[in-house]
Amino acid sequence: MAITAVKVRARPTTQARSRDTLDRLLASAEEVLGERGLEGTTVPEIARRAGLSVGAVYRRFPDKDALLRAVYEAYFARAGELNRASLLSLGWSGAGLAEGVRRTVSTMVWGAWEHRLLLRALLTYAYTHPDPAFRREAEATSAAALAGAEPILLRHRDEIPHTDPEAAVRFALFAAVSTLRAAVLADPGDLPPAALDPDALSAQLGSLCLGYLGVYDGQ
Amino acid sequence: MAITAVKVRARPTTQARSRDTLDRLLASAEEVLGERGLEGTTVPEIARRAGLSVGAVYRRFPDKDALLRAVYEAYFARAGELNRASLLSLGWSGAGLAEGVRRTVSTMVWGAWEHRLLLRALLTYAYTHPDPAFRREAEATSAAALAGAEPILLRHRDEIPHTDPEAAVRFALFAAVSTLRAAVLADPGDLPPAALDPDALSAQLGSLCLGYLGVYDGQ
DNA sequence: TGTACATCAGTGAACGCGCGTTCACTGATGTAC
DNA sequence: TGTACATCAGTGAACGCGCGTTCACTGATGTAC
Repeated sequence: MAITAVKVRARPTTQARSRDTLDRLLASAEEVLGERGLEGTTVPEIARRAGLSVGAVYRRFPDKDALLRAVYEAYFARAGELNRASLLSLGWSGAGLAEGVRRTVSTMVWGAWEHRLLLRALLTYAYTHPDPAFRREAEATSAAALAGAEPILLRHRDEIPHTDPEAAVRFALFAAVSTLRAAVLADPGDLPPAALDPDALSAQLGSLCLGYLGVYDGQ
Repeated sequence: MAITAVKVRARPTTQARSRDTLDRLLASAEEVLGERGLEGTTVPEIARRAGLSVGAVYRRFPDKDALLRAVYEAYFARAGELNRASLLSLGWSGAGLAEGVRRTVSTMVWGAWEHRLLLRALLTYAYTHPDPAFRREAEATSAAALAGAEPILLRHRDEIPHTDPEAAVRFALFAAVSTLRAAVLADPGDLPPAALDPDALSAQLGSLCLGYLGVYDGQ
């Protein structure tokens, strides 16, 4: 899962214990990001939680940024895996477009909700990253986590009245993800009630996509 | 416009030239935010562009955060003003729901597009702010910029098949704003083509809202 | 199996950079008589 | 209208804090014969 993504930037491991250390560092960074947000995530704190010294971090990663990238990539790799699994089971059943959309959306929403605070920190990390190349890369990474949905939904292109089903499905998913992200990023103060709990949000996002695709289901 | 919002936190001005200074500081901070993003916005740089020394900034504002808040509030006050003006002109015409939604969305999109980079910096500022109270406040401020739209759209509640028109209009606007924000926050690399230029985006967001509300217009 | 050596893993105090903030000071504006 | 004084506006060098990063070192693991 995360391994390939991490390999790219983390130093190669030769001993078994360094593999442990790497895992502990990633887990610790996730924890800190989720609890203290991006601003509160410092190298000393990550090291402390992993039960390591600061220097050990720099033996595994060239710098703090590389560590956070590894966390980012690992997270979205896992999220993509879950989405794919959920869609696979759907792919072979005889479900129609509406069912497919609702299931896709629901998987996304529940996944996001479960790691709400971590996701929030990762999104702000990507959005505020000084390197535009990484921002684009990060966008691609998170988009890839959803990529599986398009072709599966497009099997039902004949149910989509919209004149350009491919573009329509892409945009519908984009809108759903964007709305979900906004709900994750915002504090719950001023959200519409439908965005406050995952069940309601799933239902509304499902209707949003379907309505846009031209399938109004009178909800 | 900005004046009331700024008064809250900026020191009261007694001389005319300090009023100038205040304006120059706000304008300069906007510029820097738009050009260098949140991370690149430092007090020395803001002062330099305003043709002032660092100390002068601290005569007007208790700290950097207060200055950025003032910029944030001023921006959304202006945006709200524009939206209201655009809707007012609409309010008295005989336009229907579809026209109202499309006009509302289009105003939002064009406003956001014009100040794309500044808006991006302000959103990341709000999202990453350490104080949760301010994050909620900021959300309310930006929501207020749209608040005018709801009652005007609800004049056409009889055209909305959705069972709860109030909630539906709120959620539709939330989804549209969220999608717009995502388009503003992301680098243009991996956006759907419909999110790349304001005209196309307006059209799609209009359809998105209308479809959700139960008015599919076969686009 | 044991020993010697090389390499890897991890420590933690110290460094340095950048940036927000301060403060003693000069100059400008307003006010009272 | 002019003068003396008080307050406000602005300067810019210096400070300090926090955090990312380094580095000389100790200890652990693997390898060759």
